[in-house]
Amino acid sequence: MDTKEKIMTITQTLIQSKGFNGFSFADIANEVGIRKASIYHHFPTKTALGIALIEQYSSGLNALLNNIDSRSKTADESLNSYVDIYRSNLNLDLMCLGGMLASEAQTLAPELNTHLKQFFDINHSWLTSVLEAGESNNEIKLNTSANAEASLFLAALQGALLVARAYDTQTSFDEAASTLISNLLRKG
Amino acid sequence: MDTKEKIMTITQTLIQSKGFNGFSFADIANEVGIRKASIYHHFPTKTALGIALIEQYSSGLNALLNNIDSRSKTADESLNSYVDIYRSNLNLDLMCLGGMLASEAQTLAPELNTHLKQFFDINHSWLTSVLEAGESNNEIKLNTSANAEASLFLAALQGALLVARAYDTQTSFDEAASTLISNLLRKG
DNA sequence: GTCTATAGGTGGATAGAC
DNA sequence: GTCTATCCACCTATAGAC
Repeated sequence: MDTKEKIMTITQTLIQSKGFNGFSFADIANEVGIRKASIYHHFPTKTALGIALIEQYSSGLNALLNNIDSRSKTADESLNSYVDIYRSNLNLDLMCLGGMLASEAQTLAPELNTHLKQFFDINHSWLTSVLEAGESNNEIKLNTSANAEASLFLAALQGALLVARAYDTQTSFDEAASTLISNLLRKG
Repeated sequence: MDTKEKIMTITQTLIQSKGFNGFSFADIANEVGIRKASIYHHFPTKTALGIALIEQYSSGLNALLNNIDSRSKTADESLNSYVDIYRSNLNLDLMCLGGMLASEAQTLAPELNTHLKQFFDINHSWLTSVLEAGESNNEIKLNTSANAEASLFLAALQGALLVARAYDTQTSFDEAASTLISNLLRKG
């Protein structure tokens, strides 16, 4: 892994744990093992680094979602795999990168917010199509619309990661996630 | 309103819009119309100011919830009134104070986190009892448990405020909130 | 590509006059 | 209770040597 990748990896963890306004280039430098000034060779500003990260994060998400699509046979499987993406953050005591940046949106550069919106659109449109497919199958019962249930699904998981930070346990995340899925699946 | 109250009001808005790490005493001073140093007469540290605010916020929430309890005849009414608390933040482009601080939890003083946990406990236990009462009435259908559905309800609304920051509209919040309630109410 | 050094500004916090 | 003045640590970012 070259220096640029190291900087991105470390910074992503810093943002997901402390927020964009909660870390400095000194933190990155310490963990990468270089000096602050060297970071500017790879990224001209802190904002540019943030943008590179949310772009990479969105690309990674697209890859994960495509993988789920090719692997899963049912909406149940797809939704559970989607929940697992959040759970892998929870296991590392991290927020979603998008969720953390969203909380700080009013302090971020406009260009970062544009990428942030795109990140949430990826999540929302994927969830919508999974829910629509599940409804066609009679696998899923939608009380409102696929769009609205997708908004709930996204909000609930982002919120579950958020609330989990106030507690020591994963209980409330697990409760929220399993109820969320249980409310969608058409019962026997 | 005396100076101390002004400081608290302004600071609460600053935290709910920009986060605890997204504003400084200079911002408070500018908006209150005093000098930075004067703030220290009322609050010894930034952390102490944050603690005073989350305590006041929790007290205010308790008052709101008691009011809902005395006014509402159905779980449907209670849950919609609870959603309205979040919606009044949304209308001002604000996060919940607790939600915003939760996102920054790993950068906050331990004492602040203790109060934060208490804030979420107030929300969760009130929701649990409303859901239990609604289930006894046959007004509500719980797919998992009252505790788990309360975790989902809380996470979903916190997350809906979070995600709303990435968008210009209130659509996704409204969709999430109405689906959340619709999934609980026993149909016809 | 990384370094030292530093600019120029802001952070939270304090001392002491009024 | 508010002020001026200040401390010192830290911030993002730049200049220029190696």
